[in-house]
Amino acid sequence: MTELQLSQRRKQVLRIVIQEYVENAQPVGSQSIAKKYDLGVSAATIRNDLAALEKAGLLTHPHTSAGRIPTDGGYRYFVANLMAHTDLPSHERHMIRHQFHQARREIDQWLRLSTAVLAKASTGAALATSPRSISNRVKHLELIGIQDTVVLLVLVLATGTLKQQLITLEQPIFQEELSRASNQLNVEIAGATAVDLPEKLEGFTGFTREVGELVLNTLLQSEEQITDRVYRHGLAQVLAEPEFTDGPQVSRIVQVFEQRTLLQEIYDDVMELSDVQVMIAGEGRFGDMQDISLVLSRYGVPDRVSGLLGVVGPMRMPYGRTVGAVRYVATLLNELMHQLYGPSR
Amino acid sequence: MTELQLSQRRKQVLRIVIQEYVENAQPVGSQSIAKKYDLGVSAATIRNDLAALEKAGLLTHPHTSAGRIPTDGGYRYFVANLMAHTDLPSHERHMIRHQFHQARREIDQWLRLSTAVLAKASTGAALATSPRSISNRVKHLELIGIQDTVVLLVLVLATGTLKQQLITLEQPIFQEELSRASNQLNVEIAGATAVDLPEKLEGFTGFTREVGELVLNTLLQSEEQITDRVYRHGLAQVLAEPEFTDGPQVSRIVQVFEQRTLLQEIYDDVMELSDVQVMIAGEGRFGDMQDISLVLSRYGVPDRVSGLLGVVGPMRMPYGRTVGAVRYVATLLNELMHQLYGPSR
DNA sequence: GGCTAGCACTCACGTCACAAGAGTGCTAAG
DNA sequence: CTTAGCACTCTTGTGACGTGAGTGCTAGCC
Repeated sequence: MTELQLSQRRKQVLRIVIQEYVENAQPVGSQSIAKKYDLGVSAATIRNDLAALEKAGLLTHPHTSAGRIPTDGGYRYFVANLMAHTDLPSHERHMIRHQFHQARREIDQWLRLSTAVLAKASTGAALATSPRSISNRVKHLELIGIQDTVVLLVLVLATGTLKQQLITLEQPIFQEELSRASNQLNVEIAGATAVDLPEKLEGFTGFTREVGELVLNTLLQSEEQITDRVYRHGLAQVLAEPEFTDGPQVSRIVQVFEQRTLLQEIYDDVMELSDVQVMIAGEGRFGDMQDISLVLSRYGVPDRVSGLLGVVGPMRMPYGRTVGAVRYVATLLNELMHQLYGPSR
Repeated sequence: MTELQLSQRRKQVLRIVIQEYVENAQPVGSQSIAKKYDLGVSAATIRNDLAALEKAGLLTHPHTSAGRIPTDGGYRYFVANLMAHTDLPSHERHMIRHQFHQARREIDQWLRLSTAVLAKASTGAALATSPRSISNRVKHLELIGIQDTVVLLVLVLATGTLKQQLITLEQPIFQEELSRASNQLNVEIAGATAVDLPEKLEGFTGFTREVGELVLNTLLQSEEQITDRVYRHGLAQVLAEPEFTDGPQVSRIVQVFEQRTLLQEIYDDVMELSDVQVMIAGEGRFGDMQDISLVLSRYGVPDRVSGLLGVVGPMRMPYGRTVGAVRYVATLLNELMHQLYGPSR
């Protein structure tokens, strides 16, 4: 982004326009600014400022005789240069923290709670992905007969994640044989990563070998997929916003909210940066995200597990507050998961 | 429902009105019926029939000079007495079956696929709950140290479901001790239900006892909750229907779709009946479901596991087709789960 | 150069009247 | 019971019109 030089007052005017528009969803004109805020200048001056800001690409007006509304660029400038770094008020923080400490100690619970909290604290819809492990290790495996020819493979990874997989056999296998196979494998492959595993499997044949291959596949898969689960909360709330009254807009945001593929694409972007990231109208790189903004953050333990957490809402969004909320919840999750997974190796 | 006596032609007229309205979402008048369908009578006669059907509470018109549209009652009468029992066309059935056999043999996959298939085959949004076990038995448990003071309890139930639970300790416990505890417990509690378990635990003390209690809790919980997971698919599609252009309507259906509590409430109703159940505008018993219909079915293995599967959409819905689709997918799931869990005991 | 006042101009929005069209309800006759 | 005819109702679309908010521009002031 080209660094624009704006006079102090013009920045102030931009800030006011965004603030008012975010609040009221109505174009804001020079007179109402002059009346409500005492800038020490008249409406005509503000009119000039508005025109200048429009020329700079930060504002538009929907038609000649309407007030100004921010453009994508306007919001971006605001987020980058003008936004007050608002943390959530302390009583809200306490309440949220309390809720987390009350929940059962399970990642599933935490993420569900995270989306609920985020949706409540923002005006958007919250989403979170279950954490994905980075170069995961096998901790333990178990083979359990379910039916004569059906075996359940349970895989515990070093991060505490469970993976399950059903195996159907041609012929029945007794539990003793299953136990033997799993014991053999456990001795050999404990602590193995997807890289180590193939050579460790070389000694095995038959059923035991097959199971080993399955373990490998599962391991590889768990590193490829961003996640096997996406948590969502608060779509109804965001659909109540005035920008989502017409059809196309609704289907746009629902698609952004529902589609896994988009998250998959965005994932790498967000992972690179440590702080909360604001993505306004797709930043030109992602599909059809007119008038939709995302506020996203990574969470997890560096080098071990990480997931995605954030809010999707209209471009007209209280960015300060939303960023604060996402940041706080991400920090909390980091703490909790740190306790669980310990320091990064 | 009071069994109405309608002449053959009037039934025919009702059928036509519903069919046309479902297709075009537009009130249908006497003339268009007379022109398009050769009933052997004139528009005036049909007009009389329409008036009679309206008097019977099966039709209304939005204003004096508009055509007729079905009422809740009209749809109910249609579903109960007039609807052709349409199975899905065989090529669709084959395609769906194929997809299922291609998927990995995992309940999670199946349910995900089920909602995708259902959403595609209907005009609504599909949802499914993960199956809930009925009087479940413990098959196996495993204790795995994650951190010094963090232990993961993995519980395998007789139905093949996995449950996990993190345990935080005051003091570190070594893996050997964990193994000892889990071995002891495994010997004692294998095959136990929530009813048997308490007395079997009496001999234990300390950490082992604690773990046993946790197992009991988990078991109880898995029978109370309808499910720990709800699968959803196709909201965007149903929101594109013309009835969901205004705000309140949208928020209504999104709420029905998103809220777990509603499913919880409906669950018992659906469980009682074996066939697909159609619930039109909440049937007066459920909250704010104006203009929304549900087509639901139970799936699972009798006396062992069962879950809920179905479609939520506008009241103006092709019931024949939707019922066929839900029924077929439920049947498929039944088959698959039967293979997995075997015959009911 | 920056600020202000004044003024003409533009354009969405609400209202009203009006015509067209679809569909009904009723009556009287077959 | 069915049909034809006809008056009536009510939505929908269109164009005219006034209103008001807000702009853009120009000329003057500090």
